[in-house]
Amino acid sequence: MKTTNLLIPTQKEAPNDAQVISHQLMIRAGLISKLASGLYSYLPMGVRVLKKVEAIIRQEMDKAGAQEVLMPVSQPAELWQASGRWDQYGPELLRFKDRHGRDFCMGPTHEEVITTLAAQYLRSYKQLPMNFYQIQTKFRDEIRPRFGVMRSREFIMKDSYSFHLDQDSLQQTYELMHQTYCNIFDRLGLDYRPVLADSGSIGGDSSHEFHVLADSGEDAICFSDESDYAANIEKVTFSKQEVTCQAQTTEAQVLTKKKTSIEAVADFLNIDQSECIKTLIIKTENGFKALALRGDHELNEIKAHNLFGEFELASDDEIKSLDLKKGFIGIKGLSIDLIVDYSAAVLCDFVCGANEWDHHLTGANWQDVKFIEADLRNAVEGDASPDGKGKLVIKRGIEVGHIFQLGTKYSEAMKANVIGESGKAVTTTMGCYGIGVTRVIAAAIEQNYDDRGIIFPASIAPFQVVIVPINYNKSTRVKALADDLYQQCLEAGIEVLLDDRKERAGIMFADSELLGIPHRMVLSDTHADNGNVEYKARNNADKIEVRFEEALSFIQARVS
RNA sequence: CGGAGUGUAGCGCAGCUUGGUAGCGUAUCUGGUUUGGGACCAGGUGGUCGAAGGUUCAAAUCCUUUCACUCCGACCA
Repeated sequence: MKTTNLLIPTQKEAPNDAQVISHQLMIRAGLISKLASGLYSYLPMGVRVLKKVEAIIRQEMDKAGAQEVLMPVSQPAELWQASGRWDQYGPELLRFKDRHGRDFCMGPTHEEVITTLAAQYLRSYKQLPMNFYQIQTKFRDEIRPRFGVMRSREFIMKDSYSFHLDQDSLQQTYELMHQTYCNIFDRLGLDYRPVLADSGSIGGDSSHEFHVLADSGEDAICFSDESDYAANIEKVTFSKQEVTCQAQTTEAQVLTKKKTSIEAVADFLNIDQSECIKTLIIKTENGFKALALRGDHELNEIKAHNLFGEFELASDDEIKSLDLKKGFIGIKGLSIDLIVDYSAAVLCDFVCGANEWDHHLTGANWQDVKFIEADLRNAVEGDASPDGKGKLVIKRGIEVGHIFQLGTKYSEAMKANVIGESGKAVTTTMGCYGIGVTRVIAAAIEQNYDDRGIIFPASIAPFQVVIVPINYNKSTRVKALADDLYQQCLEAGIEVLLDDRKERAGIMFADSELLGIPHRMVLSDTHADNGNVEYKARNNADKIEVRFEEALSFIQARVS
């Protein structure tokens, strides 16, 4: 294609609401354009990248025996009511009524629809297993869209759903999808890791996330430094520990005026935060509970949710009503249940609130305190790996893929049964597998850029080669050579962009680099004098002169 | 949802305190000079200053309301 036929609105400056590098570069390179918060249009260059990513996903999914379908974006409420998610889902689910007043929603995912299809058409166990996928726009009304297409409200996702007669069959497909995802992310040229994950609101048992490693990632992932253990921080579990210390000091109440945070108390008493115990009060369906954690640890809300069901932190008024003093809540003399994190339960001679205004206890110990132990906290760097090998290292990741074993949650709700070998109806067992297509693009850019712009992995670049002729509109010789090379590339099936604009060299160079096209051929009168063309790779500063006659084969060798 | 901030030309911003007919850079258009790393000169196009209401002889500027966008937070008791 020729540049003058394309809309490539490159910009020198990024809009100042673009925080992360991928967002800035996608705007500056003219890949996307913002319509409203969390809604983006894909411009021609962006669409080319999108299509590349989709093509790789399609090829690998097809290879794995999955079949492509396409389901509606808008879905009737009845389906969601049947699965129970109409009420379960919060405001993230965009709901609306049609002209007859019937309830609909914009699909944030398609379990209900695909399971309805399965219920309609899957009759016999002989048809199983089957794996359906689609590449489709999803809508999630995010609390806070940000980072461009990384967390947008409308986005494109490849989602697939498999149906099985039994768990063994599901396990096989799950493993096949795991491998397929690795193949896809390998081909996309990304540095990624599969990690153990929580299955979240979709429900189900076994689950892995695929994370692209990047400092701007929104998730924390934990790795063992000695084994191949890898898990989302939410999913790292700890077990009960042995008490190894002995109480040595005597308990004392000290004045800690206005020191209401762990940090302030630790500073004030000149001790480490890990020597403190903090007490949180939560409100559950079964009343208020007190949770005790080590000062330097954080509550893991998913673990708490699993233990207590729906809960929220108690409000100031609720704390007051329990006769507790916010900022000075301790573990002694509580009138409500106390649940203590495993790692807090093994502390000796610690500091905690005194349950009196402006006072904390020092040298406190657990004797005489009634409590239950549980795993309540998030992992921190340096924790022992749960598999017993090595210590945990924490890195940031962008979640680009997620695979789940759903079990029968949806197939039961939507009555997706088949007749089994015995002639009786069997509820199918399901798996589900997603890839954030648009997020993959942002993640790829987060991992591949320099101060001049994007450095696209070859597999997803909008073009493989850009031809930059200098003085295309003045030098008939340069024009003839450029057109010739362009034709040769086209005939050879190479995706080539000819920059035929009447621009100065600097602008064309800058734009081609901003766009991240992997290979560049420069044609100029000076090179033509020697019968040469200049080649430069986007990811390498060296320029190479190539004989014009050999230019095509030179490029072919590099793009293949 | 809570807190903070910002809305002025496609993009980046100034002007607002102290009201007086709207500006800079960049982009864009025309002409010319340039031509291997975002050129230079000259001329031009483009904004109901987010919206509504109010105060005033006069509002981008002051007041009220509202909308949008962005950031931080929504475990540290």
